[in-house]
Amino acid sequence: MNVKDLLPESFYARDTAAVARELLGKYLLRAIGGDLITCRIVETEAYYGQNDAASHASRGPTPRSAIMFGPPGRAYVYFNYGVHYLLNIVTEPAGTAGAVLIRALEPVGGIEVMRRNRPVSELKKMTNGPGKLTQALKISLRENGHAVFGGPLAIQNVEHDKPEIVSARRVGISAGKELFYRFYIKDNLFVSKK
DNA sequence: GTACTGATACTCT
DNA sequence: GAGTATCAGTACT
Repeated sequence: MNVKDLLPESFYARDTAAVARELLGKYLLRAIGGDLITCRIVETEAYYGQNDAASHASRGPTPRSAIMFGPPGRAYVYFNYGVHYLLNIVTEPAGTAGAVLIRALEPVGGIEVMRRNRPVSELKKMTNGPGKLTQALKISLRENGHAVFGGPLAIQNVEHDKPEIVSARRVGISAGKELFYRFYIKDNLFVSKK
């Protein structure tokens, strides 16, 4: 992809919750064939390693979670509930586990392309959930391990966008519920859950 | 509008 | 063999 202002690898090599928070308002870019989809990131969750019971990395590296211990700025995609793919971005320096789950997006460009991938009655339902957005952006296991600073899946810096951020408990987990590791943009229509 | 349920296959124990 | 970082559909209020 030939786009300026992509966030560099060093952006992701930091504390996971800080990255999760700062990704809000940034643009997720997705190239499919000749088409480009642009979406604003409006909801994220932070997952750490050893001290985070809800994280796939909490019990050390496994074949699935090993990528969370690797270099930052990589996509970590996995299949969940036998039905959905979920998209994460690996954080922290190589050797330390961490990832940010992308939970919801606000469609900005390429909306007709998304409609082809995921026909919905209302635009609001297009990308307001982690399983929904991977369907709309055609993200699957093929994207697992891809860097997000120069491929067909990338994240663009947006300097002027400083949204008001709300933190909340994470969704859909059984352990680590007490931690406020979910972040979303206040009053945004596309956030999956208030 | 909210509440409940089934689908479905992969990962780790 | 159990559990799962979800969603869509149905049945209600």
